[in-house]
Amino acid sequence: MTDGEKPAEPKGEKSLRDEFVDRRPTINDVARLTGVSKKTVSRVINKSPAVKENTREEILRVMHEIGYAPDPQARGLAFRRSFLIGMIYDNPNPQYVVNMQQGLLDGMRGTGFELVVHPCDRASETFLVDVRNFVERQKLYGVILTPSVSEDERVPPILRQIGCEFIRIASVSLDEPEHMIVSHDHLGGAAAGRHLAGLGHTRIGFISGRDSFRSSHERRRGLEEALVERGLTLDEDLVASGAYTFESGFECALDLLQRPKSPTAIFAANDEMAAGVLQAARTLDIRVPDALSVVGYDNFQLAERLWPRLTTVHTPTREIGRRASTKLINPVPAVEVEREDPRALPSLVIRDTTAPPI
Amino acid sequence: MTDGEKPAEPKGEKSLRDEFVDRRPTINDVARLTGVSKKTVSRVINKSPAVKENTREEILRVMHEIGYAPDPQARGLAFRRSFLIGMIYDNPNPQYVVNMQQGLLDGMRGTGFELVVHPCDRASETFLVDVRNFVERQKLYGVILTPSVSEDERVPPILRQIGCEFIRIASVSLDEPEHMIVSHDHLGGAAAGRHLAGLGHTRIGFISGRDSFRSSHERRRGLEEALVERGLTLDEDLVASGAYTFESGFECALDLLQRPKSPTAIFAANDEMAAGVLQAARTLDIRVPDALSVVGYDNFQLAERLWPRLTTVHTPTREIGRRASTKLINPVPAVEVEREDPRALPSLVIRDTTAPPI
DNA sequence: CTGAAAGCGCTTACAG
DNA sequence: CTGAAAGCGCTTACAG
Repeated sequence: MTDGEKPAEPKGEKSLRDEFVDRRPTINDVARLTGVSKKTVSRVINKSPAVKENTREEILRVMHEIGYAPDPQARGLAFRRSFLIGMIYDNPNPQYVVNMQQGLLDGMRGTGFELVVHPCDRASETFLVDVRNFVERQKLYGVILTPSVSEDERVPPILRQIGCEFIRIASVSLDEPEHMIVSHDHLGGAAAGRHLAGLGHTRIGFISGRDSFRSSHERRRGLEEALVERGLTLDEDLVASGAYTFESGFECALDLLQRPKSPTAIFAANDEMAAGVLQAARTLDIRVPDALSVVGYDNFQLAERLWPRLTTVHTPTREIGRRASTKLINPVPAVEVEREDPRALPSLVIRDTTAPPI
Repeated sequence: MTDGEKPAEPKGEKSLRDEFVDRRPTINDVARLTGVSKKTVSRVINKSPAVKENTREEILRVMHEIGYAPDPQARGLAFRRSFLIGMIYDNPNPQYVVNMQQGLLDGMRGTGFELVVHPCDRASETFLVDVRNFVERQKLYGVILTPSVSEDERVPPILRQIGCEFIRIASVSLDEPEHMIVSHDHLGGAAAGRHLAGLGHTRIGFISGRDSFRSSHERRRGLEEALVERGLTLDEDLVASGAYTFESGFECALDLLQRPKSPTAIFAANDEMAAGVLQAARTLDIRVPDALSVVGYDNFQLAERLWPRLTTVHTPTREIGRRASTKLINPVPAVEVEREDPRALPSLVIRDTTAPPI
């Protein structure tokens, strides 16, 4: 079982691979072929330092040669924990979901973990039972929660009780840092506000998302901060309650634009609603951006498909996802302070729906 | 262990549940509490008919009472096959991906299977190895392939060799019926063609998707069939090669609309490209639908957000997904002929981008 | 119709 | 630094 064997028994190596054409090699095969116990092979798999360097190398060589990969199912059974990561979500926007999935997968690539998707409905009576069953039955290694389920305070206690790792993605911190990835939406709201105020707008309208969504509050908070910087305040008469949908954006804009003192600019709390604002403006024959400036939030593909192309706030959803799964798999020691990387922060993208007021 | 026990030992039942607060019940618990061997419990789990009705009922009662659910991991290890279904895809459209996932999950609800998502890149050198490793390592129960990976003839032989079930979703049949869900895109293309020809258009342009996508060919084929019905033919001078992207739709339309004999209507092979056509028309100051009719394909949300709202062909992606996972889990006996349900067929949705030619 | 034994491919104490 | 035994929670032959 030394290096000398390679040139000595070329035929032996051939048949070695042949043995595994219709059967995958197991830990026992590796142990047998390398002359150690399976426990030692297990140590190598689990990167235990308590293995002599020579032995480890030889074992790795054999593993590579016969194309061995440990069976996640068997490992999971013994570990009492699978190598599956669940994404639990209720965000209805397809672009958000897909970007987030891609990001989570980015952070999981090469780790041996797989992503199991699990949409849910917070309003359902069986919601909590469903989540619990999902996590418990699959013995999930961990779970990623995205807005707005991530904001539901009933879920974390259950996960803690079951002993399931979790990361909550939200616009603002809601939990201990080791359980959070924060998107800082108020910064995006402030960027939108500064842009509009900077163009000279003073009557700036706001269309919110549903009240139960933290992101909507954060985006509004940012807007208000920016206005205050300019000595302005958000006029309650220029605020409308939307629901993050295209239709609600349309209705709210129709409403706002027909009020006695209508806004010269509207900040819609997401792109879907901003698209509705554009439709409403057309319906009322109000030209954008000449007579009305519009800013959205998300910077999904839709923003570039609209006409005029939408000025909006970019959220690095995929990057946030990547961080979330990375953090779930490799918990950051509490000592290490996470620095805010600008790549994970929202940023304004100026296109064609904003201009100075007439 | 009869019905009499319930009122007789309420305390016994209480402590029974208490036993499983920090530990999930296993097959052994069910066997012990019900006084049979675990093999018999296993028979009930696997719906074997060889269990006396009384015994089965009693076992089911106990299972329900203590909240027993078999461990998919342990079951998978013994079965040499997991309860995971993989979705392998490379369609870049988020809406398609999400709708398909929802459909697949619809068909899996209540079955105990979970969905593992696996985007891929057919152009990658390691593509086939990646797919094989994914399926083999996770011992996937089965795999769903969506366009355009579903059209790759290198994949099915690998899956067959590994012994992994699979369903290919495509616009046209490419395999034995038990492995296919067909979306019949030529029917959608024909509907688009009939609509435009019916409005009186004779110079109808077509923007294709990438040549390697079957759906683009099928949609074109349908268009041509419809034109022939009206005694028309598709003029090669009015055809442009797109790539299913917004940008390619824009470029192709710019090209087509500036040719000497430009079309009065354009059928773009998907909504993304149709959105590009609308932008191009605006750029050239061509009014839609007055001077140019436009039809897309997909009926994704985008179609309603555009202005004018896009006439397009609806594809029941979610329904197709539901059928695919249902078929994967419950293979249809070869004898049963599948009838084409209209709910799974494409259908025209007329909105505001089509009108008679001037 | 039912069960005792062995096994799926790993890991966890426990030794040495 | 290394290993023999027992176990994770199920199922598959094989009996009866």
